[in-house]
Amino acid sequence: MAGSTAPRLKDVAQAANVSMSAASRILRGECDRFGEDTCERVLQVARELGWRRNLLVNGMQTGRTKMIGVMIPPYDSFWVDVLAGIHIVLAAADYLPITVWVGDCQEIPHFEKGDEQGLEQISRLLDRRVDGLILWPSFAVAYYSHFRELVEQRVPVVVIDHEFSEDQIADSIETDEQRSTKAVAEHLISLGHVNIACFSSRETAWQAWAVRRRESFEQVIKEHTGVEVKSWRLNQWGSNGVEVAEEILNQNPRPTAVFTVTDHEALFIYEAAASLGLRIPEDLSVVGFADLDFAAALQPPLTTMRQRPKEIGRRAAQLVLDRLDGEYSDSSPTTIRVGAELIVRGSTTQRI
Amino acid sequence: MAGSTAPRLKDVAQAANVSMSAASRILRGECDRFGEDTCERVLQVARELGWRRNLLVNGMQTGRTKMIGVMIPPYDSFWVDVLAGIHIVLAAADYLPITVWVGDCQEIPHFEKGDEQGLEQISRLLDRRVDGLILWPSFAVAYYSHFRELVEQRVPVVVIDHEFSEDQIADSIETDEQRSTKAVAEHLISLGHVNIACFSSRETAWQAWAVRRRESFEQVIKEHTGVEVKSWRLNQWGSNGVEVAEEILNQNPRPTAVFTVTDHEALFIYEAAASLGLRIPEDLSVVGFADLDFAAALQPPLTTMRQRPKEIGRRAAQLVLDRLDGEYSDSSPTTIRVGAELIVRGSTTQRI
DNA sequence: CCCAATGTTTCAAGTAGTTGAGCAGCTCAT
DNA sequence: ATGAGCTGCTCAACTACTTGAAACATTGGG
Repeated sequence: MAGSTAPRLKDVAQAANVSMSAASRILRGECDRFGEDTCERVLQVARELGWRRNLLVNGMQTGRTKMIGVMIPPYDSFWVDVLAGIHIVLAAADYLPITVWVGDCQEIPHFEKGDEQGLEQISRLLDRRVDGLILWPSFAVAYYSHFRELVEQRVPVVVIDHEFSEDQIADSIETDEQRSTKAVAEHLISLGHVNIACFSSRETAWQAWAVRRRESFEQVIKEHTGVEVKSWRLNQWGSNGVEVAEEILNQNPRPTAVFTVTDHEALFIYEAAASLGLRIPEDLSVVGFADLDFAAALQPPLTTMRQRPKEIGRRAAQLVLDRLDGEYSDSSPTTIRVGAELIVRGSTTQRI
Repeated sequence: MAGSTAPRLKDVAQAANVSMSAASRILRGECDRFGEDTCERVLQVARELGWRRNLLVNGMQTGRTKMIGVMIPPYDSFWVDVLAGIHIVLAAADYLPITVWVGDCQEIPHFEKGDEQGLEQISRLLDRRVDGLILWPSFAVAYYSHFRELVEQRVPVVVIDHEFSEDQIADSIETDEQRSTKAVAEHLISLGHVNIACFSSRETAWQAWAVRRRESFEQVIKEHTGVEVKSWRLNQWGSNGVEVAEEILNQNPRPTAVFTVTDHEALFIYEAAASLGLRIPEDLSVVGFADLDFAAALQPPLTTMRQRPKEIGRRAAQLVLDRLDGEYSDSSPTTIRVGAELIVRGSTTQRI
């Protein structure tokens, strides 16, 4: 038995005493065109030999590999959930997602380390002729020029969290930043806060969502008279979280509420507050964004906007599938905005 | 331009005025067999047309797709790190990992839901002719019988965290449970604890590691006179975490230390302790296992065994690659045991 | 001027399967 | 008797590319 390779259709056909075309047709389900005994025989033999369809060949012939490339690092629970949504929808359609990312996904700066590496990863996907791509902005921006090639070759591309401002050439899906930040702002204002800080992420070119989120928040706040916002952000490498948090909390007068553009930055605020002896929420209200897995377990539990990562993933996958089905193959790129929900927990309270 | 498909080798060959075989050879690097101008011309044309190698065809011809199937859910930071290790090693070897899992990876019972679904996922991988498989026990047990088929077809299989007790037919890689639990036990004993509880996971058929970890811990404790262990475990669905934790803490006499087989169970102990008004570590020492991402952020920070998930992933991937290279193609299956390190944090202290 | 040696390029047969067209052989109505 | 229509099956061309062997062209030596 040693070294036997996978059984081929030829083997099945020979063993069942039919032509390859007959075997092929029967195994693909065209049973009614053949005699009942022939069908039975072929199916039986195929089962015995352990034959299985070869999607490589199918892919070569039809130009459809039933594989979708996904460039998303499982960086935190948000992205893991996005991946879960993608997997569920694609699996149901007999498609296979292939996930790649650059470098070490746990260290943020790494996955922007070199567009070259990212391009290499994309190439590894395209070399295997994936039918479509789902990308996270980190990569999307750098490969903007390559999108044209993909679009021309009718490889659908869906980008998560990064609407192209210029001429949009790929579908995009993102959290509804306007409505979300409005909910955060109104929550804080209703609690009586008038001196609010906004703690943004690094806002690199890859983080268009962070810019949109901060700007949108500032915008909403400015529409309310008597309320002030001041914004901070991480440095380029995201390495000075606690320092920025301490700087925010050392302002005079100290803001009574902080909105952080993700739950990650909220952790820095918690740490800085603890080291400065400030109590949350008595001295300081904190609102995060994302509702990551650790948000509810913090002391106090973090008030945050719950995004819908699984839905984002599901809709991204569905969008790719629809484009492949030619559903609206010629309609121009769309942007889908997914809602979010304010989860009020113990980290926000009335300004005292 | 609309609808143009990916450029084929034929297109390149025609445009460069050479045969397909010439183009093929030049593009695969056999430049020296051809005239310098011809080489230049072919490479130039290929670049202009945007030609890229077609690994589908390569896979068909050589029987090697350079894809490795991975059946691991990104359930928590441990598994995400395992995946990261796998990705890094495989990417470096120009292999592509394809990750699949069953159902909704965030809800534990789900990914044991139906061996049928798991088999379907494996099939989706084998249909695409992956060169090897890396599996997590959850799936491995159910497909034990199918392993033979794979072994016979020389598809290397590496299993993580589940050594087959019977006749071992697949390579296996796991955390060194004996040495790890010994370190935990000695830590607690050195702190003077003599009444220790062990909080295990569900110990279903898929969780051989949990059984080994608990038994190993009990064993080490029993070698010390004057020290007692009693063990608990979650119910079949893992839904009664806090209840079990409260039961443990309501014992009379109450254990002064609890070892939980993963950090997840430690969360239940924290919650139960808070609701019973017990202070950690003054009233109760807690040791977890895994050093998941939230462990250090808990209040107090959790003492835990830091596993080396990235190394586990790396070695699993390397093992598959070595088997494919025929390194020790005929040597019998091995079991690799990876060490772990005790990280002492604030959740353990001297028994008072 | 012819043969050999070398350099450059092509032929053709694979890889594993799919699919439109077509061909036997049979029944049945005309 | 014969053509139509049917069932049951096969032929051959096609997918994109690789590769061992062979062919063509050029140059140098005898």
